[in-house]
This record gives sequence, structure tokens and C-alpha cells, in this order.
Amino acid sequence: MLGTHHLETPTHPKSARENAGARGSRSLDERLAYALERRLEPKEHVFCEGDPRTHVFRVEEGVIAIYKTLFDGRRRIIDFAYPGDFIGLGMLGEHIMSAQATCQSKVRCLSASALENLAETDASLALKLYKSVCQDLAAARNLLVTVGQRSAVERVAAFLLTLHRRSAEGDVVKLAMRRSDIADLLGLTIETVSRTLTKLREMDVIDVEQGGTTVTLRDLPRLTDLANE
Amino acid sequence: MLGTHHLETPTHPKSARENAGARGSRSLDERLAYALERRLEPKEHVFCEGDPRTHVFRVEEGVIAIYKTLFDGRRRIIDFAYPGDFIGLGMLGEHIMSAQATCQSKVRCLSASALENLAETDASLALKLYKSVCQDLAAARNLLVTVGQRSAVERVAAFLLTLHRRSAEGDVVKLAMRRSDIADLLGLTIETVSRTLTKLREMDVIDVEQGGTTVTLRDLPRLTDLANE
DNA sequence: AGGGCGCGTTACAAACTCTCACAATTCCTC
DNA sequence: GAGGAATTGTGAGAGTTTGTAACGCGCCCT
Repeated sequence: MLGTHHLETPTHPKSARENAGARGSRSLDERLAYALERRLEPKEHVFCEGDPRTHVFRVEEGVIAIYKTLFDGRRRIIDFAYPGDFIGLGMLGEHIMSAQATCQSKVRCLSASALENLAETDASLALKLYKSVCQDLAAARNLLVTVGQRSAVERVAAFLLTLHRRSAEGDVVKLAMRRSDIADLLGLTIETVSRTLTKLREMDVIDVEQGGTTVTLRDLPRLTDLANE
Repeated sequence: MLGTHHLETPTHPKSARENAGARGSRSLDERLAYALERRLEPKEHVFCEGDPRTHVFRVEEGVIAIYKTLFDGRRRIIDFAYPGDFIGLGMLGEHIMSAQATCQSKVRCLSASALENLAETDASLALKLYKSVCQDLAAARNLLVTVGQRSAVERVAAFLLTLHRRSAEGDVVKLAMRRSDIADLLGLTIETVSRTLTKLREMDVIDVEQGGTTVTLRDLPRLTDLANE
């Protein structure tokens, strides 16, 4: 999700896909075209931990936070899903994570069982699912690297860089989420996130505008250095 | 990997797999049966970050640490792979992580291109890959929850529980790795891991034996409580 | 306009982990 | 079995992050 590419109709170099492959691609796209679209307000849930996994969703607009709630109520955000990303993939009958919009968003809904039945005969579709999950895995592992044993500055810097790579509009990064969302993703407190952003601003590495929702990356090399990447 | 099941020949409830499905299953098992076996000494690498991804491996014995090295030399362990787990799956031409044995281990080697070509026509195989990666993803996300915003005690407790679920031999957990490996997985220092284990022992929650390589879980409910799970 | 509310920022004391130091133990080699 | 290397365990001080508690700001409502 973060730092990954969309799940587009892939162009396989091999010829083998002519049969089920091409058919499957169309099926997925067709299904998406006809799929029910759902609008979400900020903080509205797509699904919750423990819900039966009836659907798989593709994000069309906005940002969806994937998270898990600990027993003491703390919230651990695992990933942010952006337009093009699929959420709700997996093999279990229940969702093990919750998914919540951080801002106004739109998703398309696909029947999970239909998709997975189809994938049992359609190698092309199965491979797409595989690749999508591979990207999620890469994102999760990257975050793991970031969050594991790094200081607050490193984490925030790495987060900004990931966001920049993901949705680069020049050097301006739009934070479509609250401080608490960033904090829960990076394993920091809101205050530390705030303090760290201030520190980065004082170092002239970034600029924070529009009530803290927009960040301009002033010194990308320095930021990369701070992120230790 | 941690806390996941092996990638065994699955028993699909649907009938669709009769064609390519069954053939693919045999192919995978056959390939594994004939695959080259490789022994690894502790600290020996299966592959390194940046190596061309020519092979995929299945762990047969021992424990393989998947990790990434930061610019400043710190090592971030992402996952431990146990017998039955596949490592080296993905879509890129290069490995983005390193894989290193923590103890004497054995792996079987499969050609990555052969496997992936096969998966393009064999939906059953593609689905297996999908499921394997799904489990890795679940493991990565679980670790993310553990490491994200938790105290040393919570992390170590959660680690022990994961290990217990994974390789339960009664209440005895064998740590087939060094303190430094655990520390790099949990984002702690060796000293903190050591101190935390001592603290848990003093609380009569666990017992540490055989030079710290074997842990007996004395009070599972309490440990679960400490892990906040 | 005024009050309430959510969100972001800042300050300071408290808590935790890290760093550095060294002792104790285990493992390996000779 | 003895010596030496590696690993693990323990202690004290330093450093960073956290938690608490303010305050400022913008927005919505009456």
C-alpha cells in the first residue's frame, strides 16, 4: 500500500496467459466496473476486526487506515491504503484488522467468495492477488524497519519520504489524516509527532502549512539522511 | 512465518481445481522432492539484500532470520522462518532482504523463474503462493503490532507467546537463536531482552534453562496478560 | 458574539530504554 | 580438562520519549 503500485492489469512477458489469463483480467475489471461504490465519511469504518470477511474492497478515493485495537484500547495502525490498493484480502473467514477512512473516501466492493472461487481456476487472477499481497508485505516490512528501532525523527522523516514516493506532487505532501493517525502508525504519541514536525521545520528541512495538513519538503537529501535510508 | 502454518498441499473444497490444480500440486511437491538441499551453519546466509532473486527456498530444519541492514549498520530482523515456510517469494528481480540462519539449518532450493512461470498457468500453485504470502503478511502485521508501541515486557511476552503458538512442545519453548537476534526482532537491545527475561523469571511467569536457550512458560494466562493480547 | 469542541502545539516532570562498564556463564578449541 | 572466545547477565548514569497539563486556534452552534 504505502510505497507500492496499483494493482493494474499486468503485462506478462510470457505467452501462457492467453487462455484463462486474459479472460480473468477482464473479469476483474468488469467486476470492478459494475461493483457497488461506497462513500465513507472520515472515521467511518469499511470493516471491523472480527467481521465476517464477505467482501474485498478497492480504494477509489481518499485514505483508509488499516489497524488493530489492543486490549487496553490503544490503536495500532498497520498501513494506509490509497486509491488503487485492495483491502480485505486474506484467507481467513474473519477480518483480523479494522479498516477506517481517515478522510472522505470511496471504495468499490467485491464479493470475497466470488473473487476467490474465480481465482481457483484463473491463474492470472490468482497471480494478481499474489502480487497485491506481495506489495502489502513489502510495505509492512518497510514499516517494520521504520518503526522497529528508530528514533522519532527517523520515523517521521521516513514516513514523509514514503508519502512523497507514494503521492508525489512536486515536493508537496498532503497529509490526509490526523496527527493521531500518524502517531498510531509510527508508534509515537501525538505530541512527539507534533514536536518532531516542529523540529524538522526549525531545521528548515520541511514546511508545514494549512493548519498542519500540508507539508513541503524543502531539503530532500537532508530528510533522506535523517531517515537513515 | 511466525505464528503461521506450513504451506502444505491444500484441500480445496471446490471442484474447479481438478485440472491444472491437481497437476500443479504434484509439480510443487515433486519439485521439492528433487530440489537441491543445502545445509547452513549458524550465521551463514541463504541470500543477501541485492542478490539476484534466482531461487526460492523452503526451510526444512532450523530457523532463518529475514532482516534488513540500515545505513548505520543496525540490523532489523523482520521475521523468523521455520520449517515449512517459504522464503524469497516476491515480484522483484532482487532480494530486498537478507536471510541468515540463526542455528544449524537446512533449506531446499527451487528455481524462482520456473516456479513463477508455472504459476502463470497453474491457478492452484498461484493460490498457494498467494496464501503463503498472506501468512507472511499476517505475521509481519502481528509483529508490527507487537513492536509498534509496546513496552519491553509486552514485546518479549508477545514474542514468547508467538513462539509458543508456533512451535508448541507443551509449555517449553526452544530459543534457537541468540539474544541479539531477539533484540533485533523486537527493536530492543540485548541488555533489555536479558533484563526483561530475568524480570519475567522473577515474576514466576517463565523459567529460563540450559544457558538461556530454553524457556518454560509457567503462567500462560499471566504472560498473555502481560503481552496485552 | 459567546461558548463549546476538536485538534495541534508547547512545557516540564516522570518513566523508560539505551549506553557503557564489567562480572558470570557457556561454548569451543587445544 | 584447561584456557580463551563468545554470549549472557547485571548495574549505574545518561538520554530520549512519554504523560500530564496547559494554551492557542479554527469551526460549529446557539
